[in-house]
Amino acid sequence: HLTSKFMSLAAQYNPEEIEDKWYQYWLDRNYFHSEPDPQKEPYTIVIPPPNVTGVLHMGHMLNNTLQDVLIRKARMEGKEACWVPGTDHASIATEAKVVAMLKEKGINKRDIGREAFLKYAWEWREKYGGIILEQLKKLGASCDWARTRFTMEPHMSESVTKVFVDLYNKGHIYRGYRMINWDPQGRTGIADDEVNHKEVNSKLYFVNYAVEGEDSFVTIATTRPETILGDTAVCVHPGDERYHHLKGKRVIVPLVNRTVPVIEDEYVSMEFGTGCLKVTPAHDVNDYELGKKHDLEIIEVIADDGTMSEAAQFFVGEDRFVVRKKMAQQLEALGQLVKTEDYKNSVGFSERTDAVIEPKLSVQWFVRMKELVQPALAHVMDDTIQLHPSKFKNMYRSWMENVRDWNISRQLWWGQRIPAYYLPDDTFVVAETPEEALRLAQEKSGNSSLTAADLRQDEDVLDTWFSSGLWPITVFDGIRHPGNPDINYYYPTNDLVTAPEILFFWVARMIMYGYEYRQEKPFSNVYLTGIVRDKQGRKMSKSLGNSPNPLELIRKYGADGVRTGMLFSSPAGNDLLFDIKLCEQGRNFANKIWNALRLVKSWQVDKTVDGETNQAAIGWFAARFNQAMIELEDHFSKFRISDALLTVYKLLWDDFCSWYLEMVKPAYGKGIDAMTYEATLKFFEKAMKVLHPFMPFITEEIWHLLRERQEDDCLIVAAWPTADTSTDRMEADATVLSSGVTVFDAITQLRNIRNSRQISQKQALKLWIKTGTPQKYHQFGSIIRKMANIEAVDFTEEKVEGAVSFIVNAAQGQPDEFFVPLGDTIDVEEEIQKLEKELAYQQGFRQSVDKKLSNTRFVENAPEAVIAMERKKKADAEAKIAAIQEQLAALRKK
RNA sequence: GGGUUCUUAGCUCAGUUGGUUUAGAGCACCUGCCUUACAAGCAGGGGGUCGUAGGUUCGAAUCCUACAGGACCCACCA
Repeated sequence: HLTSKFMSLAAQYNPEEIEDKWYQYWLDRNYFHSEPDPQKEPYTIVIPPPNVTGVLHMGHMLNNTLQDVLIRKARMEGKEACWVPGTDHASIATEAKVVAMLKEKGINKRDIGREAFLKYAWEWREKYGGIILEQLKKLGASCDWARTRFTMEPHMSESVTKVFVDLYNKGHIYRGYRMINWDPQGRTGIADDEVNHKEVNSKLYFVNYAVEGEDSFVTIATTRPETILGDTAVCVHPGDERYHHLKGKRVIVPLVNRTVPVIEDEYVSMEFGTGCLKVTPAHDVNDYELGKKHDLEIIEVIADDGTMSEAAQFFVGEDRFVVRKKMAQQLEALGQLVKTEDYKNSVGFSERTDAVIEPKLSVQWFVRMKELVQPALAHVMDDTIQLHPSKFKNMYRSWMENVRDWNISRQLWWGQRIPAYYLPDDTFVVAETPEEALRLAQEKSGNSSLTAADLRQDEDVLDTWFSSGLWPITVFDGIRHPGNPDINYYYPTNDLVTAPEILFFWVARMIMYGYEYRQEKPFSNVYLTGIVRDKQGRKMSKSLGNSPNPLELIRKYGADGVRTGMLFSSPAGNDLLFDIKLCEQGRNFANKIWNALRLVKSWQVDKTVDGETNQAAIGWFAARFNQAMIELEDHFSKFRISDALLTVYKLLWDDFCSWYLEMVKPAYGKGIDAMTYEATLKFFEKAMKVLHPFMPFITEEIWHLLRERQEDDCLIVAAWPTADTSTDRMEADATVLSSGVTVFDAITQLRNIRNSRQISQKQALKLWIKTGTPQKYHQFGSIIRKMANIEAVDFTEEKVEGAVSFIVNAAQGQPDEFFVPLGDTIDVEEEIQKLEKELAYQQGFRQSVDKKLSNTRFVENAPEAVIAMERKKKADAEAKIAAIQEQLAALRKK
């Protein structure tokens, strides 16, 4: 009979075909697409564009679920919701992948040249570049796919070039000779954040340098003897008395026999090594600074590929690490190596090639940041742009206040090529197009016969962040066409969801560009997610193999299950310790709702049934729902998405399923009255609305199963329920809910009596209530009967002898006493023990309140309301104590 | 080394300007249930002296100081 009753709905929810069906339906009906509509308020999110080489990992899952929740809610609120998707060309990451791919084919990047390499790179991008976006669809991401962008598509590149030229013309971009992190294997400069520092076992070499014109030595300590060949000074601390005699003297660099000055600088630590430092300005950041300060000569002894250069004079063309050993041998042979010590130090490695980074002087392009960054600092500090959680404000500020010039050139091929063109005389012009460059070059040189062939474009490409920082503007083509309808309508965007580790690289730069090119913030809120870790707290990584395959998870638990699983425990800024059990919980939740649907759909409306007794339940749930809405909106307004989900979860599971449905559920074989049925459908629909942003698929499915609907009546675009926050409503809700609490407390205690005495669920009990206000049970009496399986509720003015009794907390007035006659089944000793425990608690509580109230300073200083509250607490406790004592006395008589 | 931040139940976290809290939630746990929506379930229950030590206050998880431990950011390690 079950099958007929519960139609064709399976007892267990199966997400697989349902999810694909609805995603396609939404796509077909174009619900994700947005066009500017002046009648509607825009709500915009731009996706943090994943690397074009990327495949979906757990971090993306969390990040994009959050964005989808926000965008779906906005869409239902009637806003013109636009979520712009896309991918980032990610120059160094992609280039590394393509290089690796070619290497497998036995092809070397340098052998085939720039053009051929880029052809491979584009092919690679065509083939794999869309994968990650396809994967997002499985998650339910409601992106406006028609607006999908790629940071290197023509108009985006054009915009980037335009910005470069503009910043250059405004004097914000310059070429500079700077020390950078050089990757000798990839033969490129890399950013500080692409350098991994690792502790390594190395050696500290103590080397004697002869003092010029004297028969004495000074000993220095170094971990890199190969750089001795490039030394141009020796430095001591000005306060170091051991070396005062060296003041103004010169020393002789071993092997090369160059005489170099002894300089003094407080930078040198007297404690380290011998307190005497050799200075190689060309191959160490600090030495370079010293060199600048003391006007030292710079000798580059290590070439781009990590071998010794001509300037080194010795070991030319040999690798720096080979030379390190050979130098030590040579010095030893010369008798200038005093000793070596084992030593641990941290060495920088290239994130991509794992080669040891060589600090190297190089001509690079830089953006002057100090001035550009000012509005970006100010408007985060004054909350024009809010960071969630706000603790990141401090981090942001310290970075922005100490911002250094930004090296934007990379010695790579895959990326936005720098639009600088060199003339034959090595001067250069900066221009948006080669034609413009030629014109400028002719003008500059005064040589009108100059041709395009005479110009040589800069070989370098721009740092990826230079272009991705423009993302919120360029996706709407706001650089080339600053007045176009899209940018005017959608910009500034609303919320940005991203990871804290790119707060500076990306977020700060978007803000900077936003004020520079739109005179306006790029977004109002930045929600910073945490890192997804495994349950032991380890970062998920390929090498550890501790990262689940997201698509596999979706297949197994449903996108809805995985989405909620991820959101259950991930407050903003906190790492998510991912456990598969979270997905199970999400899946179970979906199943719970599914079964609520099966229950409601099984009901038959019977016009002869009177729904009067359900009025209380309906009124109670309506009040409960409204309060949950208020809570929900509060959570959303503060970006507490996990809490928002939990509010909906509890509303549905506890309030709707465990209480409401059980209260109105007709007895087996009975019909339900039309009023209750309709009210229940309405509640269910409303609940599906607030759940939809979190679980889009199952809610849409249920939406269509609850009632017959028009084709365009989809939940994804249904109106978001509003919370009624009027004073009248709040007061009314409070009254309804507090009487509800009383009744639920009574039911729980009755169930407890049953449970603790092993009385079967099926055995109906009798109940007597001693109360001064029996009318308050008129509404809820039948509910108590139903929920606790009570056969009859009667009122009494006297105690009922031989019954188990308990006190029900009264919302107002005296507490009521409930009696359940159980005959022989009462264990008097046990009852006494229970009551004594309760008594002790109440007495302790009263005592703590008493202590406050008898403290004259409390009574004098505390606000009226607080004192009144304490007095009420005391009165309530005393009433309960009295009642318990009476019960105890009665029991002890036995 | 400099800075920021955190430490509340077994786990993950709430706890808004100090006072409706001898502290709440979800999960986990324990007990009993195949009760006619759901065992991916139902009902009930136990569990924390709020990192430690002081201080301010009538009153501290909440404010201050020190200490211990963790996290993150920045810089550096000749």
